[in-house]
Amino acid sequence: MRADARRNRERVLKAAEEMFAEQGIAVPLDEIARRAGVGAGTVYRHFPTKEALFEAVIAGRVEALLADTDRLLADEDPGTAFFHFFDHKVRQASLNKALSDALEASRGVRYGSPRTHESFWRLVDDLLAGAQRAGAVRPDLDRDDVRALMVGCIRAVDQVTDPAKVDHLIQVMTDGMRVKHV
Amino acid sequence: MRADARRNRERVLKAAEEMFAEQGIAVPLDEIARRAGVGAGTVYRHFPTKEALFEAVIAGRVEALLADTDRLLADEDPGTAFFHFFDHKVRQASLNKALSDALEASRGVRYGSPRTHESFWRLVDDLLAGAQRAGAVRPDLDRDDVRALMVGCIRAVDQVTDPAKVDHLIQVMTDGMRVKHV
DNA sequence: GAAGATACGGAACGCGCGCCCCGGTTGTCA
DNA sequence: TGACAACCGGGGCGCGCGTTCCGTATCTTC
Repeated sequence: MRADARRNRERVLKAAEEMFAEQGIAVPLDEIARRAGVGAGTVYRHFPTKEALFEAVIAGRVEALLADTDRLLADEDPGTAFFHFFDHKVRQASLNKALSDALEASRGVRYGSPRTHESFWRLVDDLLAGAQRAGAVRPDLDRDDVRALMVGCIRAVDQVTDPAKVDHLIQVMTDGMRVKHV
Repeated sequence: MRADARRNRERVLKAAEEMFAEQGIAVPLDEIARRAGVGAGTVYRHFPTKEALFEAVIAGRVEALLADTDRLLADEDPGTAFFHFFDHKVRQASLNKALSDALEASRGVRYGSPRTHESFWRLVDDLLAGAQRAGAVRPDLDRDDVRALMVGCIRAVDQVTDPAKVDHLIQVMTDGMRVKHV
């Protein structure tokens, strides 16, 4: 692979990451190319289709989340770990339209690359099971419920701008997932 | 107004209601025209723009909801009334992509016609205030929070198909809005 | 430093959709 | 029933965007 080709590939990925984050998958490919300082043709030489580029970006972001999370979870009890993860994911997605678009579309389709998809959902399963065993999360929730609630929470948070409101909404939504001590 | 013009106007509205419900605002206008059995020009003679047609449809649906709700609320305590309304609205919107699109976009813009917009949000205010006075809904929620949570709940419900799951998700989300008796 | 392979840019194409226009048709009223 | 106004259909325009193509520039290798 020629040196300039590799350099351009990097530039395209970086520009795509930024623009997808700001505007979601709806951003025109020409703008990504322009931001990267290359022509549209160059983008297509490195990624066969716009969706492939999007998927590559998502895979990178999910890997970053997984790395963060591993670090985050070492020393927390299962309940806190689960809710930290949920909170973290919602905030990440609300700052990054690419991630919310991808998660919303992820019913039935891959979330990033096959590897990140697998890792991500296994992590959700593990966190959920732990939190449920610890009595922190209601036992009648499964992975799909958590996915749906994540999407819902992200979309709710999208509706407000005030950071205090964001905290508040996440609080309300996660409260519904806790077991009730009446 | 000529008789055939009025008839066509009705047909267009009916077709638009059906197609917007099924596919949201994204449905091409030509398809609405085809379903109505008229040409695209005819649609534009009755509604100056696609958005105006959409708004007219939404206004109709919101009026229907308001009528339903008035009947529903006469004999219920304020807490039940609020949660019935929330549940009803979420289910209505999840069956009708037009309504969820409109509600999601309603931050800062009209929800249907000026009149339905006003009536709808006044109803939300009244129900919310009543339920909070009765101690059924946490006092730190306002109209905007409720709007955001409605949108979130609708999007969460969109993610599943099983009706039992739908009930379950609405349950979880509304639980978070109740006051906690610990 | 020349030749060949590789990569580049951006013009061009196809497509879908909102919206406009005009030749023909249909309803209305005397 | 005739004449005029109102209305109709659908072809066409403009635009945005994903994708492709090809003449040109750049890198690599000997």
